[in-house]
Amino acid sequence: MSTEKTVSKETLKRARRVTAADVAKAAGVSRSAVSRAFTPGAYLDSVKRVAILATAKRLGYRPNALAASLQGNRTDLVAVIAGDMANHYDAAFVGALVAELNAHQKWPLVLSGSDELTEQSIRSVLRYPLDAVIVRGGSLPASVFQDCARLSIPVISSGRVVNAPATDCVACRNKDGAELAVRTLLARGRTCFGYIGGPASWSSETERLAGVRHALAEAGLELCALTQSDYTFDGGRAAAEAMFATSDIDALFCANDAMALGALSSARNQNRAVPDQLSIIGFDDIALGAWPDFDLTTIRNPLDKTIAEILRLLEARLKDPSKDSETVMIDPELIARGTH
Amino acid sequence: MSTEKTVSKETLKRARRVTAADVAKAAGVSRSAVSRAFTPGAYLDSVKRVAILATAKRLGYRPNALAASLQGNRTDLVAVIAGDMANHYDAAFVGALVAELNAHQKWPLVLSGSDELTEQSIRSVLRYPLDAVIVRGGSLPASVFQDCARLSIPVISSGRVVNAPATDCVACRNKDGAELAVRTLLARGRTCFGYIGGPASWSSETERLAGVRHALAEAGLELCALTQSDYTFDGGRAAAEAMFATSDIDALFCANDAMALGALSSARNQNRAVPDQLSIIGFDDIALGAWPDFDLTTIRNPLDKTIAEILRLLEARLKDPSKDSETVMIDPELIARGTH
DNA sequence: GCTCTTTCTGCGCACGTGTTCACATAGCCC
DNA sequence: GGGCTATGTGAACACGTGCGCAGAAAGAGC
Repeated sequence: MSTEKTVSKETLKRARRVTAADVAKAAGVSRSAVSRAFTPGAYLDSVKRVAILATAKRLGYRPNALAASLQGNRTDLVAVIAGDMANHYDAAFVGALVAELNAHQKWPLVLSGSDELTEQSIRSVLRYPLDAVIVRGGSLPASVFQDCARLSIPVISSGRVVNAPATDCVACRNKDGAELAVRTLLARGRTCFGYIGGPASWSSETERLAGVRHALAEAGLELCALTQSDYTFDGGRAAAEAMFATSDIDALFCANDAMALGALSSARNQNRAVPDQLSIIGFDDIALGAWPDFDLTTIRNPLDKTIAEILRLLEARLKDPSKDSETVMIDPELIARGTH
Repeated sequence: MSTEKTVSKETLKRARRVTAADVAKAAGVSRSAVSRAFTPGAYLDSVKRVAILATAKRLGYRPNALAASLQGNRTDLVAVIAGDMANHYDAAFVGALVAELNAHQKWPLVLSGSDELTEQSIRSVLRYPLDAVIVRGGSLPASVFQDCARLSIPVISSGRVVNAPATDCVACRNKDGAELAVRTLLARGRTCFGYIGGPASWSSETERLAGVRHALAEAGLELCALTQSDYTFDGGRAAAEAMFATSDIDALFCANDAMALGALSSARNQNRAVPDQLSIIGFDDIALGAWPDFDLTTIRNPLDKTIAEILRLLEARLKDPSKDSETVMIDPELIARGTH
């Protein structure tokens, strides 16, 4: 009984890693010397250092980053709470962010999946001593931010402004972007506006809708049609189809590109001429929209700038963990193509 | 009194994590008791356990997973070497894999970026005691697999069969898939075949090309046109354009969907009727291909099955680290839509 | 010769955790 | 009461690393 228990436990354990002590024994030096060999600038006879490094290479030794971090060093681990990776913009965002973090020698622990699952995952991942947590949009419960604060793990929120200690934010001026889209359509002479939004729980959604309403009100107009969908191509297509059936809009603004492409698909399917009869503008500027088959006019949510700011904020926060929280707003831009 | 002073000094100097010792002091118990409170099944007075857990929650304590792993426990960290996340299939793959790993309480350290950068990143990440490394396609140097073996970190290779110790593989029968595509087109009565492949360094590429050649040879045919491109929409579009200019093909097979969609775009642009005049078949089955605007016939590279196998292999390997290497081949399927 | 600086080296601590070990307390049966 | 089991408890250790400390060796200047 007890032997069985021991055996199963042993197989559960990892195979043992080569340690500095192993290298020291093999090279006939002290363990300290091995440690020094891997520490630039440490006092160590150059001949000895070369010999130790050679032995280390032969044995396949690498300093255990986790053990090193125990002493208070950085772990260089960063949790990335991804949004919905099925969404093209979020996928591109995470891909670019991961590449950029790698370039900065930071290692992203990526979390994805359904909302409840992700929240549970976050709790688990917080057991690791992370250098920071980067959150992408979404609607995370405030308790998560509290937990991070209590563990003194800095948070960088992207796509949503959060007021919490040691929490920096990068967000797009969603209201401005929506107004830009509406004004572009107004200048085109459009008068009957439709809007397909996303889930109302997202803060970006309320901002974009507010921008739409504000710009229209300035022109003495109101929305002709309003639907709430799910940020997907299919959702946008279905929403547009329903909208076309009930109201005769000549301008359609969608809260993201995927829905705009769905709407464009629906319009073509119903032989509504775009842009002659109907203008469509999306939001985000995903790569797909630039394909000649779509040539979608859109409001760019600048991905590169956002990620550059995230990394700047990350470096600044790591340099001075007690610095004041900072919020950076990113200006959207009109990308004029063929659908408006 | 003096302890308070020390604590505040330390928090000023560096944000320190709450430890089990802190909780023990606050709850008036030994550190061992705190540890036991978080260990299911350990002998501990139930009243005491509740009190300790309450104190822990109040202080925001979580056991440090890294310190725990130092004793030989699993880290639950898994490196994921992503391919090119700009590629829709790879992006979907990584997204689904991450979600599935999360559901299994494994935390993926994702690496992405250019090949050289990624290789350098791998070396850095190997300093962490990983439970496993999952590699997605690509052409990684053999030395990386050696390094993993020497660190006794199991490897799971997806999209490419690698012969190395403690390395399991999941791969698509690329040759079968290509033959399936060609035979489908032959059955359609096509005779002049074009093929747009990917980078020749990828093993999947040589397999797919071999399948194309083999199926054509069986029918007494040879390729009419052959180009090598870069797996992107733009690359496929340009390659198709050049191909259309030089040869009069009536069937086009592309090594992935993105290039097939580019080719479809080019065909439409040149008023080549698809599928009446020209058949196009892609490979992968990305979500995009199912959009009614494309309705692309393709060879599915089953993503769900592949990921399910990866997780099965991962669990099996962790259960028995010394088990024999295993290679699982996945059968591709024809997804017949409107372009063939 | 002596002192001072520079370079080099090994010992030992600290990091935060899970677990073992020895010991203590209580409850029970003869 | 004596012997036993079941349960509860704190001290001590091991994990692998970086670094501080003290001491040794080697020059350099007088």
